[in-house]
Amino acid sequence: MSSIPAKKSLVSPGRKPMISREDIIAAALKLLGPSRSVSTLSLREVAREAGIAPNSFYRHFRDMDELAVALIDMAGESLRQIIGDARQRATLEVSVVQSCTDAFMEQLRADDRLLHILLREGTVGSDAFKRAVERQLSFFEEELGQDLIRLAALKGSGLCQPALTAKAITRLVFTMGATVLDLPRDKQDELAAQIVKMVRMIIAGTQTLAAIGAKKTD
Amino acid sequence: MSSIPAKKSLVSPGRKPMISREDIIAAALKLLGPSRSVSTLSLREVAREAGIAPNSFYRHFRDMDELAVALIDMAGESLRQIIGDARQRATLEVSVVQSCTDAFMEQLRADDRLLHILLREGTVGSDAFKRAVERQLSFFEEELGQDLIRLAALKGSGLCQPALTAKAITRLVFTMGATVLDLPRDKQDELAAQIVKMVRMIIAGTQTLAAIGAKKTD
DNA sequence: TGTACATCAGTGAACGCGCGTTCACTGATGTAC
DNA sequence: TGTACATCAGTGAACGCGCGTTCACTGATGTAC
Repeated sequence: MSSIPAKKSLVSPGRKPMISREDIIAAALKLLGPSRSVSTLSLREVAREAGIAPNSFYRHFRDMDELAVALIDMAGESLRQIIGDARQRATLEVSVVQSCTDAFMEQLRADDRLLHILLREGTVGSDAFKRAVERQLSFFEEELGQDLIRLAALKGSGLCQPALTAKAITRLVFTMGATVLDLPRDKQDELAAQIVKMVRMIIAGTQTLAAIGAKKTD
Repeated sequence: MSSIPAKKSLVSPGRKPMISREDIIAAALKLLGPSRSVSTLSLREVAREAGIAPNSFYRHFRDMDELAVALIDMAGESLRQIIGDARQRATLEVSVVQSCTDAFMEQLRADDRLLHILLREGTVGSDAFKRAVERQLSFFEEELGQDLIRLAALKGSGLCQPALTAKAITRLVFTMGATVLDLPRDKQDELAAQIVKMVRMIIAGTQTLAAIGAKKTD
């Protein structure tokens, strides 16, 4: 788990064994929670949690922004992995969308700290910060768009502007997800159910609009 | 405009004339912008902008949280007013939804600082902070839900779960609106158009699902 | 195998800064007699 | 109308704090000869 090599653990007292970027990232993650967002973390706080002197932080990251972007990228990759797995598990009975939404909700309930980052930090922080979140979100939209196209081809249902539909679904799910985090456990399920319904609504909408569009061009 | 009574302006030098809550709110608004959110403002900063000593702030607000909540409430009321006006202007030709969306977009483009607050601060800040934003959003959902019901009755179109539909539209428009703020002028129109289409998609979806539901209960 | 040396991740101390908050104050305003 | 007094929004100075960042350092590790 820890990346501290055991063979090097004999160091002079008062001196920490070598610490890696990953250890600092782990420390930052430990500090995050429902009431702490990445943008409120201080360098000293993270260093303290990691068990290093504040200035040692600079050996691994230029500044907190760089750490934050690293966290955001990790969070995006992690969630894409999870959603990707869910996509694979989708069958003809269980739609891709349903499967992915379920996976997302499950992760949400698991209180995954990486997920918190993606959900919360989209609108605050430095420009680099916002851009990193936007980038991850656009990856999701891209992949979801492909799913929708495949899905429509498979079912023979229409599809109006897959990219736009994917964007609407992604953004809506992420905002709603963010509000779930603040809710007490017992209300989370309720909101999760709402999110699923909202996604269905959007998909029904894109199909209907596609049908109308097709009729008009007849 | 200013609430400083002119008749009382003769005060001893080095002493500010009486200042009101509104003056402090105005100072806070002045400091906000695309890269400054309410939650990053400091008490001293606001006091400086208002031209008072830091400790004078306490004569008007318990702390920054109280100011923030006041700002959020103002922002919500202001936008509801604007949307309410748009609702009145809606005709049979221009739908309520179109009219309201247009009004929202116009306000967005006008770079209204109160609107910034509502769009940005939903996911960060103290609990009181988040609760205040949630409350304002729920007001919108409520009113929009009523609109949707009236609209459906008027047009005879179906409507599946008006409250849920209103929530989806509100949340989606607000998140998308938040991303608009960071965009350069020339890309804002594009995104604004996307938002309108997304709303149409949701409305089409709720109508379709209502139709399906009605068919099933036949 | 031993020695000299470069590298580099760690260190403690210190810096100046802006912050929220407190204190005892002051003096203009409004009220009671 | 004048005087005494309470009120209260303003004040400057000071506090202790955590912050980001810098500095010159140290000593373990790996490499060259």
